[in-house]
Order: sequence, then C-alpha cells, then structure tokens
Amino acid sequence: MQAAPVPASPRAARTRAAMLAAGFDLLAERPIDAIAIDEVVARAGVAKGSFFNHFIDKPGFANAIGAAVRAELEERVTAANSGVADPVARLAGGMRVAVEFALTDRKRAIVMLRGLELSTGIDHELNRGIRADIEAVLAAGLGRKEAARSGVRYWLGLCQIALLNVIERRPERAAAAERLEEMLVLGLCGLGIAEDAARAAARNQAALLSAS
Amino acid sequence: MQAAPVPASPRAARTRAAMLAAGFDLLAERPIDAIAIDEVVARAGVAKGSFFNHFIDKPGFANAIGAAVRAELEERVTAANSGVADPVARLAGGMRVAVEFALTDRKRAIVMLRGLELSTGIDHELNRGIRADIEAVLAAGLGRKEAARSGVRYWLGLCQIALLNVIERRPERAAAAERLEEMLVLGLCGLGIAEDAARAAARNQAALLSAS
DNA sequence: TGTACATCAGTGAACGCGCGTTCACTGATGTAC
DNA sequence: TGTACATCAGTGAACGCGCGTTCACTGATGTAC
Repeated sequence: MQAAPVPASPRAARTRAAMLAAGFDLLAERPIDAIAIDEVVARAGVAKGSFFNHFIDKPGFANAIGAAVRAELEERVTAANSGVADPVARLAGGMRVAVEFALTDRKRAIVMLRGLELSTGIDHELNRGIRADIEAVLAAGLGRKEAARSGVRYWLGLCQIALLNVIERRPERAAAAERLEEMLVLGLCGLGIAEDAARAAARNQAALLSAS
Repeated sequence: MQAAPVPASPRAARTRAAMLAAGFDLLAERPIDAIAIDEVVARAGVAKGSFFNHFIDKPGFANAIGAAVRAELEERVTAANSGVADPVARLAGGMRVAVEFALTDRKRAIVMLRGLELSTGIDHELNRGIRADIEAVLAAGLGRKEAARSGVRYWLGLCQIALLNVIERRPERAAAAERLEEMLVLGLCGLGIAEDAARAAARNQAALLSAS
C-alpha cells in the first residue's frame, strides 16, 4: 500500500519512523495541507530527499499516518475485548477504550479524527466489530428492533462524540470516567438494554477507566 | 466580523454573493486549502482583485461561508420549532430538519460539516436550543438523570451522524425517513423518554420528512 | 435637467515566495570469493 | 579476515510553478449645486 510497506534495513526503518513521528506531532496541531514537507523532515532530522524515498507523495504520507493510528485504536479495542463474550460489555468496552485513547494519546486521537475528514466515514474494521456485537445483543433478545438497521450508526455517533469531547475539554481522568458512564447509560438504554443492566455495564467501564 | 458585513451598494452585494456562491460549490467538493482563489473568482466571473475588496484573506472567506451556512441551518431549526412547545417534539424536529437540510441542500450540508472541522466543536446557538429542550424534558420528569450533564453531547452526536449518513449514502427521501425514525426512537429512548411516546414522536417526524 | 466632483467598487497585471518534487551524487550496508 | 563490487538509503541543491496578496488605474454610482 505504501512506497515501502516493510522497510528491509533497520536504517530505513528508523528514517521512516522518524518522519512518521514528526508527522504525528504536526498533524496534532494543524491539517495536512498546512504542513510543509520541510517541517516534517526538519523535525525528523533527515534530508528532504528522504521523504520521497519512503512516501510516494504528500497524500501518501498522510494516508500512512492515518492508517497507522486507526490500526492502533483498532488493536487496542480488540485487545481489550478479547475474552469478553457479553456483547453489551464489548460495546461498552469499545467506547471506554476510545476515551482512554483520547486521554493517554491525545495527539494520536486528534490525528485519527482528522484522518476521518469527510466521507471516509468511519473505519471499516471497527465498524464490523460493532455490527457483530449489536447483532449479538439483538439475537439475545436484549435490544430494541430499531437497532438492527440503525444501531451501528447510532453507536458510532456516540463513540465519536465521546472521543471529541475528551479531546476538546481535556478532562481529568475522574471527570472523563463520569462522563463516559453517563454516555454509556444513555447509549445502552437507547439500544434497548434494560436500565439496570446498562447502569451496571456503564459503572464497570467507568471503574476500569479510573483504575488505569 | 467580515470585511464588508453589510455591503452598501447593490453592485457590491452582487459581487460578494457571486463569490460566496462559487465558494459554496467548490467547498462541497474539496477542503478550502485545495481551492485556489483563482478558481473562486473564475467561477464567480469577477476579477481576482475583487476578492480582497470583500474578504480580508482566504481564511476570512472560509469563515464567512461557514458562518452563513450555520446560520441558515439554525434559522431553519428555529422556524420549524416555532410554536412547538413539547420539548420532545422540538428535539425530534431539530434532527428532522438537519436530515431535511442534507437531503435538499446537500452541498450546503457538506460545507457545514467541513466548517466544523475539529475543535470548533459544534455551533453554539444550536447547542443552546438543545440544552433548553433537554432541561425541559428533565423538568417534566420524562428523562433519565444522566441526560442532565451528558444529554446535549449525546443528542449532538446523533444529529451529526444522521447528517453525515445522508450526505454519504444519498438515500431516497423514503429511506432517509425510515432511518430518521429509527434513529429518533433509539435516541429518545436513550434520553429516557417512554418507548411509546418516543415511537410516536419519531413517527411524526418521519411523516413530516416524507411529506415535503 | 445638467455639470463637476467625490467616493466606491472592479480590474488584471505584476510580484514574489513557499513548497512539492526531482536528481545526480555520496556514503553506508551487505555479499561473494 | 580482507578486498572488490553491488545495492540500497541518505543528502541537499536546484527547479519551477502555483497561488496568495498588492497596487495603480479605470469605470460606475452617488451627491451637491
């Protein structure tokens, strides 16, 4: 997908990584079009020519960064949910991980939201996980019928706004946990989960978020 | 706020309007940084120098367009809700108008979402309306307590994703109405509205959307 | 109604620089024998 | 272990053009008398 998907030599890998890291930092401040390649290579401490050894062009660079950060969040979500069977807990866990991500890796979270831009919609992989969990909720007779077709969109909207909120307001961990708990209660109840079950799941995730 | 808030002469108003219209069209296709002023003035049929007679600089132009389209949506929402007292109907009506907006003025809706970018958060005015309605719902004892602090965020997230969905999928009006109805049921139930009341309100708005 | 003058908006050529991309060259790393 | 050669990545100067911004000038609109 990229000019150098798996750089053979460690030297090349270092150079590439340095430019990606610089790109992360800069993209956390402003959109890609407002960033000059000169800035990237200056911050990475490499020559300008190296940029085009590793990336086909500027958009290619932006895509590589976007893909990397999306893959990272995806990985964290699946890691957090591995071994969790209850679909309600999985949905709630996904939102918690997103908030956690914004809390501990603010820059990356910003870059991720920027990468979505418009019409990229939302990443496919994450999508599939949510879809499966919602189907499981419905199969277990725990959800509202409207969730069958609109549930994924509904949940994505909530995850996105939860992420955005942390990025914009930079809450303390404790405050973020409270907000997460409330958002989960509203969100899960909307899906049709019984109120007490929703509150329990929300409390669990809030506790997990506070604890780390 | 702008270089020429209220252009006195009709000639100036025409020129300015032509450039704004051109900007709308172009912004519906790509972000502001990918649009050259040459393109704007070419499409508007005016000289390049005129651009700087009316706008302080390029960002000023983008802001003027963003502000205009946000004001337009705001106006439509208040118009649709004027004379409606029931806060549940008002909340649902706001989402319906947003979907209607994306359906009939796709370009403007795209420009509006673009204008939000990051960290602009969501427009303040629209915000206030939602806040008031949610407080009314809670005051009437119809909402879940978590909505007091997270309800506005929750509802904004849903409105935004509903708008985005119409923009991306370009559904027929009938399909859009179905989706809106489902999103409203999930959303209102999440806020704590009783299921039958939520379904009734959702059905109403879906009917209104289909009817126009 | 007509003339003189002031103001305001439109015009497009010119400027200049920022920045994406290229390229010939150098130095480092790896391989063969 | 040492030498010769091939490959691969790094380097930074040079290019050139796209595009934001300026400015002196022209023409239109409005006002005074």
